[in-house]
Formats: sequence, C-alpha cells, structure tokens
Amino acid sequence: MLAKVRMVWKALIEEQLGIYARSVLGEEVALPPLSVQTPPKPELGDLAFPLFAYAKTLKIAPPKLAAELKSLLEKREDRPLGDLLVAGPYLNVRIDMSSLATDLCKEIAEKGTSYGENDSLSGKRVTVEFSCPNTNKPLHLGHMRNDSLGESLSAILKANGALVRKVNLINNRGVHICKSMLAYQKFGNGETPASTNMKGDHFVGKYYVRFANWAKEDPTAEEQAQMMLQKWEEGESEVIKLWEMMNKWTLDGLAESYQKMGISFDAYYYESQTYKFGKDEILKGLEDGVFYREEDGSVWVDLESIKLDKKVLLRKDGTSLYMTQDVGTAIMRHKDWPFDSLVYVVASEQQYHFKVLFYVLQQLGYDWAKDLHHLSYGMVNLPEGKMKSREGTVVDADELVSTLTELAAAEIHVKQREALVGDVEKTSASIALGALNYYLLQVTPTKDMIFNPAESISFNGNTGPYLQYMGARICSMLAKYEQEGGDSEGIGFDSSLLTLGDERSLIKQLALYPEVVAKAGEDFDPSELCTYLYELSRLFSKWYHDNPVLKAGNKQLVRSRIELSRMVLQVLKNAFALVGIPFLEAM
RNA sequence: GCGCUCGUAGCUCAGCUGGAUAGAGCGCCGGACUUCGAAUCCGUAGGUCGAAGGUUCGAAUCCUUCCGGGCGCACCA
Repeated sequence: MLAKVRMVWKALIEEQLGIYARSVLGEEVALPPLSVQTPPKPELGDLAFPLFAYAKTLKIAPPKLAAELKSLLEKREDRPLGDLLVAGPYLNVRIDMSSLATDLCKEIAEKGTSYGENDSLSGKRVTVEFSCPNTNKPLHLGHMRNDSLGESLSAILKANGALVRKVNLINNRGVHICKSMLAYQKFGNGETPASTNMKGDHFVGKYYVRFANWAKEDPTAEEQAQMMLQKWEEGESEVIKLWEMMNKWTLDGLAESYQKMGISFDAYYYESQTYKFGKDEILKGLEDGVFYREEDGSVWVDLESIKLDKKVLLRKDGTSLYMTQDVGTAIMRHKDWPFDSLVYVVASEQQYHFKVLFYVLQQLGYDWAKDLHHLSYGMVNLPEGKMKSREGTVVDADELVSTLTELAAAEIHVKQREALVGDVEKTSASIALGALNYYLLQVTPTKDMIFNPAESISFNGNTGPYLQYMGARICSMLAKYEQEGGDSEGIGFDSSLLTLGDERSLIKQLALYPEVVAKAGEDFDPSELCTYLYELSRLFSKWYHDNPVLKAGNKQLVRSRIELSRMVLQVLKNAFALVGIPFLEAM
C-alpha cells in the first residue's frame, strides 16, 4: 500500500525531471534513475528524493533543482494528494496520511489474518528441510536456532504464496548411534525410560555420555562400536531389535519437545532408509561422463568449474558417503513431491558440502537443481565461548523451555494475574516460547550469535514477551470498548482525526508490513520481521502511553483511535504467526 | 596455506538498492502508576562504525591491502 504511493510519486517526479531537462537542455537526455528514500526525521516528510545525481547534467545545484521541481509540480492538476517540501538537496513528500489510513483500514479489515500475504511465490512448491537430529541425544540450543529458523521460514514462504513441505531427516544410523546402543547393552541392566521416569531422548543421551566415559578407560570401546555397526548393516536381529527400541525412545522424546516448541513436519525421512540411495545416480553420472573413476575404483567429481578442487562420491569399495546419500535423498524427495525449490536449513559449517551437493545435482541434469538453497546460519555461542559437550556447557532445549516457563509463571503470580490469565500453565508456556523464538530469530541468520542465559530469561525490553504484552493490552482495551457498547453507536472511522506525529508513524508502519513479508521471503530472513515487529510495538506503546484512546473525549476520535489500535493488533497477530510468537489475549 | 564469513556504544544487536546530526535493547544514573495493564513510558551519559588506502558530489554500506575472531578444506556424518 505504501509501495503504491511511493511508485506514484516517483513516476510523477521522474516525469517532471524529464520535462525540465528537455526545457533546459533543449534535447532528450538519459537521466539517472530517481531513488526513493525515507527521511531521517518525521518533520522532513515521508518520502525523500535525493537530487544530487542530476546536478552535473542539468547544471543546477540540487537545492535549486528541488525548489524548481516543487513549483513545477505544484502547478500540475494530476498531482496526488500530499505536500511537497524542499529540504536542502532533497525534494521530499509529505503524503496524505488520511487517505492512506482510510484505504489501509478497509484493507486490513477485509483481509484480516491474510493482510500482508502476497503471491510473489504463488503456486511455487518449496521443500524446506530442517532440524535433522541424531537419535542418540536430546535437542540443544543449536537445534533450537535451526528449528526456529526452519519453522519461521516455512511460514514466511507460505505467506508469500508458496506451497511448502516441511521435511525432517532423522540421523538414526552410523557408529555414533551404535555407541549409545553398546553402552546400554553393557551397563543398562534392562532399565527403560519408563522405569527410570526419564524422557526417552535424555535416557538414550545418558548412555551416549556413558559410552564416552567408558571409551576413556577401555581402548577397545571404539572398535566394539564399529563391530556393532557391521552387525547392524548385516541385519543381525538382536542388534536391530535393540536399535529399534532405542530409536523409538529417542523419537518419542523428540516428538514431545517438538510439540512443546511448536515445531511440526509434513514428512520424516530416516537415514537408515536413505543412506544407500544415490549410488545408482552417481554411477549414471559416471556413464554420462560428468564424473570420473580413479584407478583404485573410487568415483570423483571435478569441481574446477566452481573453483573448488575435487570430491569423492563413491568409495573404492563402492559404498556411499554423506554426499552420495544427500544426492539420493534430494532426488527421492523430488519424486515424492515434485518441488520447484528446495531449502536446506543447516549450520554454516556445511557451506562447502552444499556447494558441492548443488553442483553435483546440476551435473546430473535435474532441472530443479537450479533452485536449491542453503539457509546457512551461524553458531550459537555462550558468553564464555563455545558450547562444549565435554565440558557440559551445552544448553539443553527441554531444560531451557521449562526454566523459562517457570519464570513466566512466577511473573504471573507476582503480578497476581492468575484470574485474568485463566490457564497459567498454558500462558506461561506461550510466553516462554515467544521469548525463545524471538531471541533466536532476532539475529540475522548468517551471523554467529551469543546466547546469554541471563538475557534470554528477561521479559523486558526488546523481547518476545514485550511484543506479546502489547497485544494483550490492546485486547484488553478493545474488550472494554466493546463491553461499553462502543461499536453499536454507529460512529465511523474518521482518518482525518489521526493527525499526531505518532499516528502518522503508526499508519506508515502498518502500511509497510506487506513489503516486509515479501522482503523477508526473498532474503530468507525472519529477523527482518522481528525488527519490524519491535518497531511497530514501540511506536504503539509510546503513542498509547501519551494519548488516551477510550478517554479521548470526542466519540469520533475514540472510534478512530480504536480502529488504529485494531489495525495494530491485526498486524501483530499476523506477524507473530510468522516468527513463532504465540498470540495472547492476556498475560 | 587455500576458501567462506564476521568485526558498529561496556554487553547483545539494527542500519533498506552508497545519501541529510550512525539507531535500539540491556546495564549505569535520574524521572513517571488516584488515569485505557508499570512485562510500560520518558530523560542523561556512552561510538574517530577493526586499521589504512581507493572509487564517488557523498562510504558503516562498494573495491584493495592489512590486523583480529569464527567456520570449512576426510574414501566421517
């Protein structure tokens, strides 16, 4: 909506520039494109058109040109509503906020939860792979950033019109899995998650740690694990039975965590089922001459054309590797659900892997391989440095969620909001989730980030709960308004009454939302929505603090401010849904 | 060594395709609840945007070099 206003003014001024150039120079000249910006201060208007670039060709100082254009434009009948102002070398526009607000109010009311959506990816099928845990330990903070990003990105792509399929690849095979199995076999004494009253993933994780300790004393431990893997691959029934049992324990535990964290998938893939795939594809590529075979029998791809060295795709004994498997899995997924695009949400450590993977898939001639993406995100570190499992500094996901939930509940009790909130347990869980997702998504994905536990449990300032709080306050105000019969009085929304600077800023921010959704989708960057949300909430809370709504006096003004609040509420709700912040009517 | 990436206030982060006095939050100090929810709001202090060059009318933003972090560079996954 704001985009439209911008376009109209830009086109008009560009046209005027052309006319002016012709009159001054007496001939047609190619002028540099006009750029549109936002002035740094509200007093300077809403749109800014810097004129520096024209000084040379038109032989006029930018401030003079601004004044000239202003007076020429003001004579034009076809000029849209709004004011022109000269601000030094800039020609600025103060747009007609009243008509924008009227249109906006209508649009938000009509579209409701779909306000902000667009069809830039309309009909496009996108598979998003994320999470991809091991089945030998519970989720930790690193997984949480991955999960938040994957879930949020999926929602954002949907809001841009895409058909999204969320998939998870469970890493449930390999030596590391055998380690926890072996430790359990040796030291388990038949205990189970049920008998020890432990969550399955933590239970299995305990044995993974147990293995590490044992391996320190017994040098044969690693060897034994390797032997177990062989037995597993041969399908020895006892090993398979143990594997199935322990896998289920972990997966049940993970399912519980996912549920709590609001994570879900449309399909699961298991490495145990996919690890052999890809071999045939590589052999086909070898036949077609896109790969080559070394003397020892191993198969390689030459990466010189993408300025990398070379990479093995099949071992000399003909078995698959990580890369081989990923090639197979991608192709299989495309058969399952023919996508136009595939996004991998995986840590930045694997940038090289994905560069190679994408290249190999292209070499194999799949047309969909043109649109593969790696949403590469940085590490999550602690203030003291990296998380290290050996030093026990890994932040456990379940523990973190429950700590935050307890703190939120404590806050509700301190403020004596039990009655207002209703279900304290559910509400505090939602606050915890909002806090976590916002904390993790706030940072530009590609950057490493520092997770400060003390800061993450704070609910003040630039946090998820701050945003939720704004929503709750608006809800409570609207409830009061409706209770007092405000809506039934038949008074309409009069946008011309919203003349305060803060109101103008709010309206603009609301009108900007659809563009932010589109940009976040283009950039694969949920943090852009976080920044937007905080700015919207901040503007609202300042305005709401300084200006009465229900007690504004004039009924027409009350009504108009109520409508403005309703718009803010709607946009908050819509944006929350895209970044995993549960909306709360009371907290 | 090669490749990728990052370096903005004490700390954590924003800063749109280069543009008008570089912005928030936390923390510090100081204010605002008989008034729509104080999980709030307002104010003060705090920055030669890692360094040096270059391109440009104009650089935190683009280019080069250097310094300093991180991550890759397995017939592991």
